[in-house]
Amino acid sequence: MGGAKRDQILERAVVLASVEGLEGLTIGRLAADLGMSKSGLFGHFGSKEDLQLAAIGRAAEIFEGRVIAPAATSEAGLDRARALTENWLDYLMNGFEGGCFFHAASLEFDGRPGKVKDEIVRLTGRWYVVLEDQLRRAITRGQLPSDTDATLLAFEMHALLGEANWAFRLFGRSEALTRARVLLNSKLARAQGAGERRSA
Amino acid sequence: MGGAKRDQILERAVVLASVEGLEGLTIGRLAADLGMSKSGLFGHFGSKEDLQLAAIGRAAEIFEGRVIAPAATSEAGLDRARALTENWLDYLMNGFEGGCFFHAASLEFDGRPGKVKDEIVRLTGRWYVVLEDQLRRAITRGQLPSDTDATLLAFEMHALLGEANWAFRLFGRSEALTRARVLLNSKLARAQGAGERRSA
DNA sequence: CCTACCGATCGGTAGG
DNA sequence: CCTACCGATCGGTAGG
Repeated sequence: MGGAKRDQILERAVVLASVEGLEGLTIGRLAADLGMSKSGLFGHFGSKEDLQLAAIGRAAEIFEGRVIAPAATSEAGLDRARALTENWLDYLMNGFEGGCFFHAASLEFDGRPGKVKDEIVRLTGRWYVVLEDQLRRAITRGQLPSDTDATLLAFEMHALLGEANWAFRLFGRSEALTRARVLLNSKLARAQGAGERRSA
Repeated sequence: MGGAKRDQILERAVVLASVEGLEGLTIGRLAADLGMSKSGLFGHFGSKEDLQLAAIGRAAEIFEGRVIAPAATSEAGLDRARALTENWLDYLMNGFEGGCFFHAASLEFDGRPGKVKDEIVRLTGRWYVVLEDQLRRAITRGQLPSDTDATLLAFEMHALLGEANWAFRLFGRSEALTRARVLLNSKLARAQGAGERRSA
């Protein structure tokens, strides 16, 4: 339930949070940034926690629009799994100023129980399942060997994406993205190759 | 340099920072926690930034003592690389309350230029090199195939450790540690197996 | 949406 | 190492 002004606030909030952290995002700073009063901004949300939850919701929409939705044009299974990781690496380069919103937020809030952490856990878990699902479909369709452990493969692939974000943000060199891309491709190609040899 | 009181403060600071973040670590909270006055505590450091830097230094000592030093008893090369990752996973389970200090701190400070970030970059980079060095030695000694890309392998292994920390902290299930262990072992065993076949 | 304000806490200082 | 304090900023409220 919205209003254009609220959306405008959230747009800025997501960027700020990705740079300064979700807790470091302050109402005063955000209001000043948007040229409005603290209480004027505050009226759109009931509390700081609500603002944080709304920012998370907006970040999830962006992630959905940049990573998940575009992959729907690729065929379900191996192709879509590839598209998901490619989209994710693109979104890393051209997404938020502060790198992956959810990666930073999850490490920030893992020690702070509450609604904010719960929401981060829920949304992050969902993304994990989306990726894993496509790997399972790839197995069902014979694009990956039938004895592939989809959970382990998703763990590995997610690990490479996380490492790319971490290294790119910390060391500022885009080599990390290239390395992740190379490893993801060789991993899927090797798994696929094994599948094809077996079914031949 | 030092004093027992200062060490005692830092011991607590490192734990608090691993849970609440290095910026969320406040002088007042830390002082209250230790039953002393803010200014009394502050006297041991010139500024909050100095406190943060000192906490990072202490965290590095702990990391050194728990992960790197014990691996020195393993033979240089593949065995020591294995020991390093095993020690790291142990330290994750039984280390700080808040998971890996450096993983959290690096994602917290990647968007905040300054001395604190520089120090995190320097120490994290050093750990990376320690791991990569042992992989290179393993190649030199013929324990890994001569065409192994040590940089890529270190990237992959570090990715798995990071993912284990992330998933364990966020979802609270220790399966993540098991998964990382399984993948690390199979990765090194496969690389080693290829090396042995080739040299046979 | 604003001004004006609340109590609490921040990093930091004066003075002892 | 303490008490006592500084100005700034925090999340949030009153009242319009």
